[in-house]
Amino acid sequence: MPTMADVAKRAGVSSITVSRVIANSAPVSEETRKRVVEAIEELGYVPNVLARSFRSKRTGLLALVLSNIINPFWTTVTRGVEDVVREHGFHLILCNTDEIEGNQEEYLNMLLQKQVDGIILVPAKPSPEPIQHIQDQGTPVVVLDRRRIPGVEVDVVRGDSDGGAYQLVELLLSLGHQRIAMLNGPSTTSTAVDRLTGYSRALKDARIRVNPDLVYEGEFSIQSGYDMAQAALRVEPPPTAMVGGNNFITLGALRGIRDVGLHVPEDIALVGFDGIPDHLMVDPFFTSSIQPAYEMGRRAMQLLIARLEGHAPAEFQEIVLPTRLVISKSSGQRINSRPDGHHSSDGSG
Amino acid sequence: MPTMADVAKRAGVSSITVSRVIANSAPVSEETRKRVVEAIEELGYVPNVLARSFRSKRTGLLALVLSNIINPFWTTVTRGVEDVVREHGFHLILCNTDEIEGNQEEYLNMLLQKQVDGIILVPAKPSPEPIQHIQDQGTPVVVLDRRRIPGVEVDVVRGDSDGGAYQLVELLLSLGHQRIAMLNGPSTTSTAVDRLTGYSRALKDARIRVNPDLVYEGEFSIQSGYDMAQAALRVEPPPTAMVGGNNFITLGALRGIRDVGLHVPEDIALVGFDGIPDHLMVDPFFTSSIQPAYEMGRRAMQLLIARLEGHAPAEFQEIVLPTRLVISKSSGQRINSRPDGHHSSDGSG
DNA sequence: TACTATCATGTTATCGATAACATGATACCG
DNA sequence: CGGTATCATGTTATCGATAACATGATAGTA
Repeated sequence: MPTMADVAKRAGVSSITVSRVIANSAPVSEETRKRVVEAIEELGYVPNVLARSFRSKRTGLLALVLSNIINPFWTTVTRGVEDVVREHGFHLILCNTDEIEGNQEEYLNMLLQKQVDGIILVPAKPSPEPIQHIQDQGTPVVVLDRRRIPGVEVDVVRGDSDGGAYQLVELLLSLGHQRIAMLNGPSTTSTAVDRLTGYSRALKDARIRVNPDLVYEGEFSIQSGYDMAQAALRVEPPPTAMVGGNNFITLGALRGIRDVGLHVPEDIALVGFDGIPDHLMVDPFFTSSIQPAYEMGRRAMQLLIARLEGHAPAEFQEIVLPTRLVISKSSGQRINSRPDGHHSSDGSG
Repeated sequence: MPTMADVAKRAGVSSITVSRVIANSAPVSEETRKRVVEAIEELGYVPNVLARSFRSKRTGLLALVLSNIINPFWTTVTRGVEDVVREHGFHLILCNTDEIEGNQEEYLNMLLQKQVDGIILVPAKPSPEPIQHIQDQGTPVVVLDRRRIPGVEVDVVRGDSDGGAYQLVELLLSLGHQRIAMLNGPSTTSTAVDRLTGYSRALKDARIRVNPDLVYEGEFSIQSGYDMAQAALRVEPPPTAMVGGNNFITLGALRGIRDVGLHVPEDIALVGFDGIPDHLMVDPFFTSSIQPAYEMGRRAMQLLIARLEGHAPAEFQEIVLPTRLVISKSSGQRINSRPDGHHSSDGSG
């Protein structure tokens, strides 16, 4: 394996000149550049990235720390992140925390040790420490899918959970539902908090009191959705509609409902967030508020790279992308609990 | 940031002794070890991984090069890979080639430059060059999901595509189908070749001639599945059943069939490979031959790590994991094209 | 007892690039 | 025309660890 010194000797220049040609880090005369390039090609020289990283303290590695790639929402986000990473010649390290703080900490430590150039973090919990820990090392972070924590200066890219929830509940109200259960994720995630806020706001705007018996807090998992749905059905009188706090909760809720012999949407309406990507569905079924997953991934990574290359705005950004209401079967038709009719909302897709 | 030299000074030993304590690369007395560990903790010393990698030529990075993470089959494989990576304290770099040779080459070059410790490769094409290129650098490779190419010595982990296809066709035959179309992926992938082999073998065993008009070759994509299905339906007389070469082809075929006004399974039976993971499905629908995706990922990464740590068997392995036949709606009931009855196969799940 | 194996530790060189600083030459400017 | 800015290039030190080799001490063995 030839080294830079070999190239330098062959081109009749010093190593640093070769370095400058390769990294384009200082002006080099056209004549010299040509000789160096030739020498590189003749020798088949390949730079030693490790040596370079070691000396320059830049690794060309970026990391995406998220909950679980198995969820197609995150899969799509990942692909968006990856495409931008690639466009800029970086590499991506992928980490699944399963939303467990210990895993997250372990991963972050490993990533910082590896001296990754930047991190996109979907925080497991809303504590400032992990973010500050990263920033203390001088590593740029972008928080994805979670609201900014007060007192933490950081870039954020997220979907409009509040607005999305509002739209979903508004739709259910327009279909005549009044007893609407909320099967939510952990209140330690801002997404769950925002979705509850949107839910409550929509009810209040319709002058309906939020019934605490119909608000559940669980995990963002199929099992949890299943359990919460069945618990909600035991309330007297039971809800006529449910909102799942994410796609897995909604999927679990559907099973929970079916397992007690009820049907969606005939017996109960069910809506949620992010659903299952169209291309994976046999038939469109879920009425959902869809976050632009691919775009979220792209935007987050674009922001991160802009930050670490120094051409991002000085102030930290909070980019909130709108959700898209997609109406399908699971929300069902208008029911008769309210005599006067509203128009049903119009959703694309 | 304290360095090893700082720790050494504080513990009253030499740097190399500190290195030995950390890497456990040579015996150190209990007494010395304790002093070193204390010094490390007092100083909050964190090893510089870049310096270590640079000197030792080991990066702790492994790579997974696959076609497209968006496909839930690959998502699940990835999670299996990732879990093993993590258990061993390595990191994973993820690369999507979209099955384009140029992308693959670009990625492999970057990975080799980065001096990853090992690569799991789902080859875009069955050419020996990329694999040999990797091996020439002394980097271990495991080929995933593709058969070994003659003349290339490499570890392989794959599913039993041939057997899976045989089972699917056998099932269709037992349901009375005789005109069975095969909507396959590119014949440059061994998975497609093996699936065609299994398909042909099952037909031959039933003394049915393979009709070339019913065998299609396309891409492993939804669009391609759509197109092939519609082409197959234009054949006179049309097939009564179709086999999709992978999950995306099958999904596309379903749409292609529906868009000409036909129904699955009433008008035509449809089976395929890998389907959509249960947890993403509203209702079980596809009859599929399911490869153990998570397990394939795990096994491949276990083999890779065993190889690079030197405790893998000397001979290159070819691990072939069985598929699981899952019978659901899309294959339909017995039809009447054959008077004599066989029993329908029994499938789990 | 002499000799080899293993242990515990140290010294020195080195991996291959880039940072920091230096130098001479040319161009620009008031 | 002297002085500063920019260009083009070089010299040297250094990043922080580990490889390679060396050394003395102890233990086991023929």
